[in-house]
Amino acid sequence: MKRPPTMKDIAAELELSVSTVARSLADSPRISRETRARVVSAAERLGYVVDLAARAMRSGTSSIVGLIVPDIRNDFYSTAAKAIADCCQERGHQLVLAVTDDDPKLELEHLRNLRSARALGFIIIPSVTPAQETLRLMRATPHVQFVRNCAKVESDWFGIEDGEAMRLAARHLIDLGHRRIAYIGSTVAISTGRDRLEGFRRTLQDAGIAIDDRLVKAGSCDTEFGFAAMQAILAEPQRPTAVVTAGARMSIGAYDCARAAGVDIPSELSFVGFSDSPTLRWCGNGLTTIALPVRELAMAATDFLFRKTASDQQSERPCRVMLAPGLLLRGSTAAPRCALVTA
Amino acid sequence: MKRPPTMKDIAAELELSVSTVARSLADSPRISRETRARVVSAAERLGYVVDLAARAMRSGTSSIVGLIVPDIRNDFYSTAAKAIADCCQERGHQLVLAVTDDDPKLELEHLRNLRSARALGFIIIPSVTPAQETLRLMRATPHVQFVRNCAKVESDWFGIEDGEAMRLAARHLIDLGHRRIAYIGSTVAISTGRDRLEGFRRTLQDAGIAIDDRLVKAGSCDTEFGFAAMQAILAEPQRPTAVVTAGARMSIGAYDCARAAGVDIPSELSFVGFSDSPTLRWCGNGLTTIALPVRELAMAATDFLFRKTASDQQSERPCRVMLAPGLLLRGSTAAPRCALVTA
DNA sequence: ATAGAGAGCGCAATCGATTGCGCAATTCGG
DNA sequence: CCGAATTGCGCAATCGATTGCGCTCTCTAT
Repeated sequence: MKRPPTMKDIAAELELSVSTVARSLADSPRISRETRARVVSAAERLGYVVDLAARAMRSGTSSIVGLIVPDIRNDFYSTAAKAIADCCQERGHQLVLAVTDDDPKLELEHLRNLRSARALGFIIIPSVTPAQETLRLMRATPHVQFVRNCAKVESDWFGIEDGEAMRLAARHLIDLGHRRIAYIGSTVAISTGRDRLEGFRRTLQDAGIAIDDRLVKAGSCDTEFGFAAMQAILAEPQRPTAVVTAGARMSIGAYDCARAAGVDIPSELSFVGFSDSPTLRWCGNGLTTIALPVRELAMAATDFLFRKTASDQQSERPCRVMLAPGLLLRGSTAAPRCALVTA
Repeated sequence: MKRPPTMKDIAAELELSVSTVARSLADSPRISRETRARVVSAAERLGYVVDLAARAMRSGTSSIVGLIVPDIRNDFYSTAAKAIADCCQERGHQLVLAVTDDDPKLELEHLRNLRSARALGFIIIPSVTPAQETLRLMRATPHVQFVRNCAKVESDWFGIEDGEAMRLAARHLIDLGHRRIAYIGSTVAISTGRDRLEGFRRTLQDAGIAIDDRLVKAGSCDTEFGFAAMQAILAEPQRPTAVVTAGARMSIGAYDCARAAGVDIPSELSFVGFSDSPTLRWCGNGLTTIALPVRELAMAATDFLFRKTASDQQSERPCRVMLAPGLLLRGSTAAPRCALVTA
């Protein structure tokens, strides 16, 4: 409750001016060793800490970094958050967590807040349909787009090779002998949704497999959609022998649905999940899934943001970093019971 | 890059004084409707937002709320974080996320940072062994202890009825006919660890079941410990027929170990997990687990913190809120193969 | 008609850290 | 021994929002 001591208090204690205290603490040259030592020791003794608000006011920008995510309970984002938090901690920045639930209104509000706080910059997983003002605010503040890319703002983007992820999944199933493969992914309104579906399509085409559009479901990226999509797929007269999912939450929903419907995995249906988390290892016989280099990507993005805000020079063209996903082979995929291997 | 407009800019635009602008925006009485309207519209037009740093400086405290957690990837904590973030968003506070990894040094550093930021208050899951200065800083700032309770600081505490959680788990197993029940929990150095073990012990005693101390493992609360503890338990000459776990991470580790060792759950071993997450539903035949009212608890804690910081009156005695856990019955528990039901 | 009430708004100080400028003391070169 | 260079430190302004105080001007009541 009693306010923390300020430089003024230190100055009074040592009968020095505030400027001298400031310069001592800032390790400025024009201060004698002796004075500096006295100041430092007094600061420690009194329990002095800089007032970040005051510093932010002077410098015009705070040391706050924003993280704008749609869902912190998602293992993918919480892993990223951890990595980003680590980076911020190392460099003495505060990490402000903003959860949007993919709601453009909340997203905008959080962006306004960060602007109010004079945030140094932010890392954002853009919502599906950002508001106009959101775009304006993004352009006005240093930031990095994470995973998803909103093309309406030309900015640096750290993502996953989404097409490659789906190629891995589809290729794996094709190699096992599957020919009738369903796809459950997020809306093509998001960059990741587009790229993933594209990767899936191309892989099947390259393998000379026709795509049954009734088995391709792209919608919102939540658990409910995954569940509904799987339900629709299972209701098809001619069921697929395999499913790839292209989103963590919908992957869980789809898996839930299949299990609840009593579908045996993998004998009746091979299932490729998306993103990994510790518990997925023991879903049934283990979930074959796409593993993403989340931590590496998040750290790269954060480092980049710091470097960008540190150098006042505007970067020439937007940076674009894509990391490669991997495929974790576990027990949810197998050869189809009646393999239609024609080759 | 161009600085956001300030009250001064608005004042200049309308040829008013800064004070009038401030009062208009603050909805102060002594301002005519007309002036207020002009100011508000100009503010909107220019895209004005308060400078939180400046406001914090004047008021002596920022609108920042800290959240200090050991692990944001843990579903329990990320669920809490979501609830807390929602509360903060509603009231226009910024949520600063600080992850400690249960490291007292990091914990202290984060606490110092929050002090630097003149945080309004914070919600903390205290680490196992907080540093002396951590305790001092806690006493100096409004805060709420969440789930874990560090008795060295007398403060408000929002927790789970830990003893009751273990009673539910143990009672369930006993009712199924188990008599040889192992326990894997966190160190008794933490309040939760203590209370949980206590609840377990008492329930077995009340049922007249002797406790084999070789089957009681209490250690660090990470996945690795859970794994090791299960390994030790499985190595016992006389294996237990059931295990209860008392911590989310160690629960996963223990489950991993059992599955990896080829133990059939539940026929060879009944397993009660701790804390729930969407994917746990499909671990094997589903994981019977203790479900915690995380969101409710987190919201209650946050609300309380806000009420506390709003009223300048010091609360008389520390508040202590405990919510009751539940038991989610799924497929990982069953009657033991050779039930030694004596009754 | 005029004092008193109140409404509407401006002046200036404040919060704490930072920094350009300037003053004084010391040291150096010649 | 003197001007110049260097070192060590203080003054004062600045960042933007907030607020107590006080100055006008209008309106009302006596």
